[in-house]
Amino acid sequence: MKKMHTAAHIRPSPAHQDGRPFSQILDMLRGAGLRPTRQRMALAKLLFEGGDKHLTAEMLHADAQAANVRVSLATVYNTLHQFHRAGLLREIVVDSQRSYFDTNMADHHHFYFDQTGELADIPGEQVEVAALPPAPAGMAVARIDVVVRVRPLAD
Amino acid sequence: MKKMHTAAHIRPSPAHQDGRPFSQILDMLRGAGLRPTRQRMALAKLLFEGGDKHLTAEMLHADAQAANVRVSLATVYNTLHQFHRAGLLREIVVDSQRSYFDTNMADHHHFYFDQTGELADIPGEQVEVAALPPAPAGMAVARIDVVVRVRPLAD
DNA sequence: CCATTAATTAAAATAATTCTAAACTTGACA
DNA sequence: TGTCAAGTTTAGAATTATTTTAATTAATGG
Repeated sequence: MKKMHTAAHIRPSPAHQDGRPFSQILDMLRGAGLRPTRQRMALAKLLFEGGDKHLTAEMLHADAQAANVRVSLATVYNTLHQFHRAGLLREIVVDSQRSYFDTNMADHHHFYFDQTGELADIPGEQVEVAALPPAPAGMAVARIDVVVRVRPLAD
Repeated sequence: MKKMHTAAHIRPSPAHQDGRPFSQILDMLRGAGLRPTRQRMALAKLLFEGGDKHLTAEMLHADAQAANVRVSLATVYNTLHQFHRAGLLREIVVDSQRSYFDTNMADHHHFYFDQTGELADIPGEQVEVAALPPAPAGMAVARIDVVVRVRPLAD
């Protein structure tokens, strides 16, 4: 029987970025019960060092190539899903045909720029969803997603 | 005998379903500037006669087959997109990999059942989004989507 | 170091959707 | 009514994002 780790939410903080560059990412992976392999370490660093990001698998793969990290696209997909399951990433659905992963796990919502396909965070406290109906019988609310679709002003 | 309606958003109402079954769908297509072809008429009837529906292209194609309407999947896709562009349908993105079209154009939001992939309407007045931040500079809010993801209660 | 088990990968497979180009309808009008 | 141009439909090929397969490689515990 395999030990099930639940999400530990160890996440690197910018404050330590140059102090011990590896240990935080390492702890994060260990906390999630994932072996700290070369590719997972590298992808985690690309994802979590630096500010919040909204990335697709293809985008992360491109980032990896650009950083001279040789990792297959299949591994990028695997890793994104594992991190998601471990509670380190949130998946955002705004575009059928493309999955975005958000490194910002705080309570927040999104602006979506239809023409460019880009996403921008809206801090949780800037949106208030008042007056929700009760969840259907036997169901629990897992999450509420608010997507504000914007486009350039017509002139 | 010609009925020249100019209103763009003529939609059949259940009250007339058996009275003049064709004329409303016909007016709707004419109003949208689409030729009332056999396949568009049939698909429009499947979509708009009867209550509000949430359908994927595959689902509508299956409905058509079941109703003995011979129409290709490509035409179902074309038609759904044309109806969407004409403002007769709304597209809902809740599942990357699958596009839903909603025949309910009234202001409303959705429950999404993760396990089954089903959608349920939440009437507009039952959700209130208070306190939105201003749209980014040069942008206008096109739409606000609220998706309440629910799953069976854990026990 | 060894064995076990997990992770990585290239390549093939899948699924949803879009494109292509040919064949057909439709609407207008002579 | 017959003709024609423009709009539609379609089968099938192409595309895109993602998943699976099966074989190889790497990590961990002892």
